[in-house]
Amino acid sequence: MNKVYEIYEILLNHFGPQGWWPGDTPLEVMVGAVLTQNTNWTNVSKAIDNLKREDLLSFEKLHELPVEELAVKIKPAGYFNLKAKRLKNLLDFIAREHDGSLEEMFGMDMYTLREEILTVKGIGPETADSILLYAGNKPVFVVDAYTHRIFARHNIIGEDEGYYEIQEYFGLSLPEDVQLFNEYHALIVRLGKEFCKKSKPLCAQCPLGKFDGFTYQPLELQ
DNA sequence: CACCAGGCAAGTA
DNA sequence: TACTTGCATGGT
Repeated sequence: MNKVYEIYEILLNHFGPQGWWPGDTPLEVMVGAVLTQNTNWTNVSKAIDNLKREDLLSFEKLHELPVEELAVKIKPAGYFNLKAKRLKNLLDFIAREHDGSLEEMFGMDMYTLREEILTVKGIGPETADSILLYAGNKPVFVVDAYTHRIFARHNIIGEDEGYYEIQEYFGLSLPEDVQLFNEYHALIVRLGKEFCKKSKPLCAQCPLGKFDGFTYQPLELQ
């Protein structure tokens, strides 16, 4: 009946728990959420290691660090000038509106906080939701490019569905559970990386083949 | 060599 | 409103 939940069970059974989000503190998770925009996690990890090695991964240290110096530290994550500004915008916002306290910030109502975070330049829907879910333990479903691609290819959602439409669909299909949302998004990314790449889908070996026998055909081959 | 990775904002028509 | 482009490193 509920395809969304059935697929979750298949993925969890196939891959096992993914242990997201890698990061020891909410601050580290939040930093990672910005750095991983359009970027492979292995590169983000190098950038975060740089910050850790120099003991810069605290709110005060990061907030005080000039944006030009921050850019140098996060270079391996790519888009480093852009991301340094975005991180700075976010840190300035938290210092200004929440006295530099993530704990205080995450004590807010989830929907109000989401609206606030989205006003920060450089924080879009996916980054905001990743921060809320993985750093703040709030029950928001994170939609990403894989979610869109996988579920559109299985004709569960439309190819032209937007972020909020997809998010609403998942919200209506699943119990509001932080751990479930956490695990499901991580499983979708795992599935996407291994079996549902843009131009190289591996449908024959995909665990969702057991779900509906679906095999994706690129449009030009149909 | 080409292509892509856990996006977003600004510019164009 | 609906595309397109800049941002940039590193893995496959």
